[in-house]
Amino acid sequence: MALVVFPDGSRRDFPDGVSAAAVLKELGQRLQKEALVARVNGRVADLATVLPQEVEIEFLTFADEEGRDVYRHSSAHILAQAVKRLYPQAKLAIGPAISDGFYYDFDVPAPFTPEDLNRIEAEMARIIKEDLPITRFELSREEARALFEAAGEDYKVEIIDELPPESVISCYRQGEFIDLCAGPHVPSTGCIKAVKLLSVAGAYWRGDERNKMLQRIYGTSFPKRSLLEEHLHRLEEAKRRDHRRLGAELDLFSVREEGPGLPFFHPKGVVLYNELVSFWREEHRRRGYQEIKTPILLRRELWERSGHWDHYKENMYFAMIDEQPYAIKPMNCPGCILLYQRRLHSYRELPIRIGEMGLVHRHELSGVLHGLMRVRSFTQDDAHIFCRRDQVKAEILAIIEIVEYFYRTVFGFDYHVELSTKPEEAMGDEAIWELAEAALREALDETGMPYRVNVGEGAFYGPKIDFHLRDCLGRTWQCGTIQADFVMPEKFDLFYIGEDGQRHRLVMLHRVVFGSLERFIAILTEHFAGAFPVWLAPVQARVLPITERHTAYAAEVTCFLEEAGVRAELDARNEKVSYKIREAQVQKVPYMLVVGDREISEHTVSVRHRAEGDLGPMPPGVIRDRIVAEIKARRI
RNA sequence: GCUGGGGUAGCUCAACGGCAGAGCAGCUGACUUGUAAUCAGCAGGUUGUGGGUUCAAAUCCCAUCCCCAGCUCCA
Repeated sequence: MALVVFPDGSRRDFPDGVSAAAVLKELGQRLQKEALVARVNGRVADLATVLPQEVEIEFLTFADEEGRDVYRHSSAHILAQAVKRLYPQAKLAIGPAISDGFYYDFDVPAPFTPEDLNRIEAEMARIIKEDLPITRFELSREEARALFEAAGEDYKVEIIDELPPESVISCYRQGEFIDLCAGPHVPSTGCIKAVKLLSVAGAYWRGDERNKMLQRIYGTSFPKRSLLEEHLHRLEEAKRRDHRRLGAELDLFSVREEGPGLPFFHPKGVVLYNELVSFWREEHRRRGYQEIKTPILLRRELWERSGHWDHYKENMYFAMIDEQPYAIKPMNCPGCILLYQRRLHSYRELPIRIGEMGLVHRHELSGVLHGLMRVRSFTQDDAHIFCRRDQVKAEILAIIEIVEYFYRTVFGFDYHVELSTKPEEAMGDEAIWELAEAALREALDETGMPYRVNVGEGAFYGPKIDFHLRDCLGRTWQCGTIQADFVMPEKFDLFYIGEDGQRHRLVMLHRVVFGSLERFIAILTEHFAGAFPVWLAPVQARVLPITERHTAYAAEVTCFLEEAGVRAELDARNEKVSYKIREAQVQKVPYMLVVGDREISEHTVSVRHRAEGDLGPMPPGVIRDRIVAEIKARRI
């Protein structure tokens, strides 16, 4: 007998050799219909899996993340099968589930066209209609090799050859199609209800640009047509939040052909920018930071000394001035270091925290430029902390606290953390890197926050903690970062005078909180869909006189607000109020103040909030106080 | 940088070898307006740029720039 334990703790006996599917038959109708795979003793497995003697089992549906991944993964197999039917010469690479769907990479002689996608989608529908059972079988490494070699599937053979010796090699079969795959999968192709192929793009084999470029087809699938429609609708909605679109609509910024990746900030965008900077200054002054400004252009020698010339040249811009080679700064650290070196520093001064709103220029590949998210000139809210070794951890913790305060408390963002370790091209010896990594890791562990390790993604001079935020489509962008640097202090011979009167090597921390003002503004715009919190809103209140005879009073109200520090505007155009309101709404102005005969005689304003609607009449002082309080509290 | 798609009025788009158009925005005038678009008129273009094919090119071909999606890379 097999003892089966369910998630609710209930237990039942089944005959030996019972499958998960057979157990499922004894359960509720709804679950039978929706179950895709089972979690068997913690491992996700096919429903056909034969259960061991004593087992904890849980059935997973599309509602579970793992169930969803399996569903999408099976969809990817159907995609591959369809492609093989239509293009037998196509070679299969990999086809995983991703957050909102799946993709499959193919090596084909000619790239797929959008019309090809339609044909493939139609073939997928046929495969789904055929309702082919999806079955697993295991085989030896030699058998697997022989199978895929005979089929001409070079990539699969490569994958097999690189599987660790102890691994079980499995394949999944559906009709005439067999794919090397660890699984699990849904029981049959008919389980997939609604599929849509979304796009084709080139993708390097194994993500390495030295390898062949394959054709990647992206798609998504859902158990119901309506869920797919909803998802596609959400994608459309997300596009309305796109900061590039809102940037133009709200007149915040633009990028022109005259300078790809070199953004122009418009007056309204600058208001936002300045608000962020003054908030940043306030918070950093409070936390013991000084602020400096260093040149954008410095002699090339400096960059040779810092290692940028050797490790970062490809990303830098250069200039000749009076026959001397110069470089435009891609980072602020060398400039800051020069200032640290201008005099001796006592151990009593440490840690020294020096901030800089530094405008840097980096030659990013043309294909990666993206609105304000990825540009070639941007302002980092940089700071460098010069400290003793025993101060490193406390300093890192203090920076993490600033990030948490900014991101979560002030802006209400959700974020995730990554630890990036030594890259291939790095300066400094192994021991120094281990020390630096340990410092970051210890601090992170102390906070208890979860983090992912990003192997080989660190800066060339040190490992880093990265803070990532999401855009409107769920893509993540690195914003904040903390880098522990034991290398630059060596390169530039940075020291302090200790209690003993001797020179001691110090440690340098590089850090940004916003990351870059540009990227942060982009994230901010998408997160709030352009309806910025009042303290950031370029226009905080717009006064709307009903007719010309109310303009004088409206101007008075506008002045009254401006005197209290509110960014108020008067809309004196000869238009109907409804027209002015619509415009103010479209511009996401938080407060609209309507004034007409009634307001003049009662000395009030009729207030409309962009989200709450008509708030009724109130004395100007009341709404002024409300707005001022909201600004002061930086309410979100 | 690579793969694919795309660039037509300030914006969104139509015309897809045969006279370059519409809506919104803009300007002018009328209307004096009460919580998401008043009406009428006017103006707006070397169809990204350069070359080619053709009697004729926005449309076909080549090159180039820029944009979009993805890959790679990064704040």
